[in-house]
Amino acid sequence: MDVQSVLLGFLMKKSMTGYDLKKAFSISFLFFSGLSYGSIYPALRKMENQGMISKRLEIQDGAPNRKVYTITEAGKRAFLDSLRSPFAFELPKSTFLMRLFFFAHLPPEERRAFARQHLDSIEQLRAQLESARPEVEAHADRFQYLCFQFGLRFYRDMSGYVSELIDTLGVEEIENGE
Amino acid sequence: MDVQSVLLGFLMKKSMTGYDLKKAFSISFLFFSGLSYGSIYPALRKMENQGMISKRLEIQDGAPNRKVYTITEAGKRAFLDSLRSPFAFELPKSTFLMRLFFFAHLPPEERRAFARQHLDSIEQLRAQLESARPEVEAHADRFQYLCFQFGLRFYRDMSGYVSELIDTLGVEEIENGE
DNA sequence: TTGACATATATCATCACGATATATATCGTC
DNA sequence: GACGATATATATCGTGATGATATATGTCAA
Repeated sequence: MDVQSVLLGFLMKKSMTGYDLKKAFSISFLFFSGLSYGSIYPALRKMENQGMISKRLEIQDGAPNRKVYTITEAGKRAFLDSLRSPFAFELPKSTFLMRLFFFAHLPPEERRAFARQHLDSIEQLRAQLESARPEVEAHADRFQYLCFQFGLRFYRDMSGYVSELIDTLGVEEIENGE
Repeated sequence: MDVQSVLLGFLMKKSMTGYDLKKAFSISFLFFSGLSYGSIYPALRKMENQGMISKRLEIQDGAPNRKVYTITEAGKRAFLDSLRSPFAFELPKSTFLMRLFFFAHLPPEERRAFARQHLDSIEQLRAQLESARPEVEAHADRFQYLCFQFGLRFYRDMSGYVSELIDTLGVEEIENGE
């Protein structure tokens, strides 16, 4: 599932502009990483050249003209193919774990401060995600709702890991008489 | 924590070649995403130009010559700075969730097949990680061991999520009389 | 002896990201 | 009414990560 397939997936439902696609993605995957215009517009141009989508120019008064993209039959086939393409589990990457890996180079109080800061950002994102629940319940199909629940659980568990880490860091300092 | 900082982190412990660094990273972060030569060699060249590391050529008989990199005082300062630099939580990205998001376009049996396949790859990675425990226990400091435990928990929880998803998919099919 | 695997370096095309630029409209507020 | 923030909408640019590939040689087992 690359950028192209995701865009096609949204276009399966309705025709949209690049701007609309960015918004749709941000709302649907607010708990996961975003999609920038630097990826969207080049992908749209490429897919148009490949005949997967067609463009309709909507002249607007005052506001910038809209370029509304519609998925073609070839695009639909490409989307379904990519949805069925062999699936490789992707190893996640975590900047926090990279820092933890080198924690020995930091004094104890800085270690704890970092862990607390990390917990704060997780909790903040979790609250943000939780507050989006009504909108998700209103618009998502049952699989999209499952995605949302995945996200919530992920943040809940991450929060748990880091809380325990903070406890561990505290105990080690007491043991060392700090 | 970008590629440069991670490489500096490993070089804090001992001098190494690009090849050694790739191996060290793969072993330490076997549960998280890798680092390719296409990132390592350009980063080493750049850091050498910036005076963060110094190079020593070791002529070898037969085998390719080794370029052994050693961290400089400037490099140590840069590493500690980056370890303390403001920390932004990075949103993870999951190809599996992207597929799940569009599951409505697939027939039920393909949905289940994908979920099972995903569970298999997670379990496989988990087993692989578990089998590395002795080596980790032998070589890692306590923070690096915490990283390892983070990894194990992550895979354990992921496995739980996907197992439940498979159950959910099964129940829905029974409800629909499939 | 043949093929797989380990050592070791390096580059290349592709492409995602984040920042920035350019315009206009709207909406609240001081 | 002026001002600033936010929304609509397109697009490009530099930086840099990824994965594949190229190039050599040595070793070890089938």
